[in-house]
Amino acid sequence: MALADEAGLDGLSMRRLATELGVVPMALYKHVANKDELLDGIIDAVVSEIDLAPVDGDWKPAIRGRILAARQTLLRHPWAAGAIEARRAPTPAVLAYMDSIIGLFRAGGFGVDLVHHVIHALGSRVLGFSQELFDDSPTDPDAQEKAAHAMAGTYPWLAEMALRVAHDEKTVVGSGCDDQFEFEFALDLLLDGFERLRQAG
Amino acid sequence: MALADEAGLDGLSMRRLATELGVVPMALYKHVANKDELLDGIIDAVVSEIDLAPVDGDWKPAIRGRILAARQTLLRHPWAAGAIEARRAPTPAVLAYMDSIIGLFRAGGFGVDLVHHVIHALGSRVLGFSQELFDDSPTDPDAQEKAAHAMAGTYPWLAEMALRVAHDEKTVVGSGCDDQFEFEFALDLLLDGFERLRQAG
DNA sequence: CTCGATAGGTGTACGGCGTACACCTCGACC
DNA sequence: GGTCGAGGTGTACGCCGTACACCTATCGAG
Repeated sequence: MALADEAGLDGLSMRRLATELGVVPMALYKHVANKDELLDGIIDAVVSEIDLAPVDGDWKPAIRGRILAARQTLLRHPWAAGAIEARRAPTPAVLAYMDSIIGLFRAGGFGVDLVHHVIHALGSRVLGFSQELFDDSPTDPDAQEKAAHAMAGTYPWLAEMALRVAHDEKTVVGSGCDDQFEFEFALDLLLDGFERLRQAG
Repeated sequence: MALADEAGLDGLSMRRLATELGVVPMALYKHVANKDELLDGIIDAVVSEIDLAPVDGDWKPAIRGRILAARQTLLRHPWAAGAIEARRAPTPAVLAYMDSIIGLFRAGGFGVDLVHHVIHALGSRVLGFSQELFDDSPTDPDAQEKAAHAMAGTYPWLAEMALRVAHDEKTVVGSGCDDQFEFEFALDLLLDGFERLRQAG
């Protein structure tokens, strides 16, 4: 039912999805009340793919692993992050996922209040995506370098950073603006902070 | 020009904005190429409101202050955060803001690479909004408590947390799910982490 | 074997959107 | 006075989500 999402990316829908299924648009409404419900459905389908198998051991690697697993799942469906952001009410699968994360924190000795703040601090990162302000799209480093030089006058610091990134990408592959690295960097920074708060009580 | 945004919230646009201005829709296209450009315009107008006056002293309070100032500005225009999220290319005012933040970090003794990672770690928080997964809309605590009890079976940990929040809201006002508190909590956690990394070199 | 209910597909239509294209109006300037 | 360009107008196209009425195939009860 909600598995035909892979073929068509989001942004195109309902009528489009209908023809994709060789059916008239209105036929879809025999299965879902409206488009939002359909989106909820496919979001749930994706989120349910995340492995929630119980783990034991330290809370930190457990949570780190689960969040990175969520990230892997969401990266397989690039449209999913955007779709989840847009929703205002969480779907059951998302609730189940959140519950499992909270459970891991609680089992790790975190108090209820601390978990609450910690979840807020993670924000959407808990689901494995971090909502970059602008996508550092994979343009070639040379073009990036040109652009950086161009804005060196107006935005000196930004240009300095952009130049460094472009340079890194040219010399050693993957050391530049590696989304996965940045994600883990931020995640570990937060987890370490949480650990200190936990110890402080 | 781009100041008529206050009256009409986003989600309603172009034709709607045109009638709001007592003009035919197509007239707008004499001033902007398309809707995206118009959105860029009003985003820039809002972001430009953020105070970028130079500050001196420690990097941490300086950056903290600037980010919280950005938050205040964006909170005045609730639609702005969503609009910025949706954009993929940064507008000039956003670039200028980012440049100022990066400048503060650099002046505070952060290396180029570290600043790069740190900016990623802040993500959209650098602009003062944190993209909650679902909006804990201001429903009254009693209803929230009922809902929490209802899902205690399916999502025990989530329910536990929800109950605590509902309880806090009933006893001491504002101590429950205070967005501003949560934002500063996460921000300080990150800033403290940055400080440790800076000292470690 | 008929009959009625029901699940699911169909066709038409409405109101809204962004915007391409051709046209008109009016003031400024030579 | 004639030209020109900035800015407003009107019509039209193709998209979207979906309300409503209709049709058809299936299946269990009588």
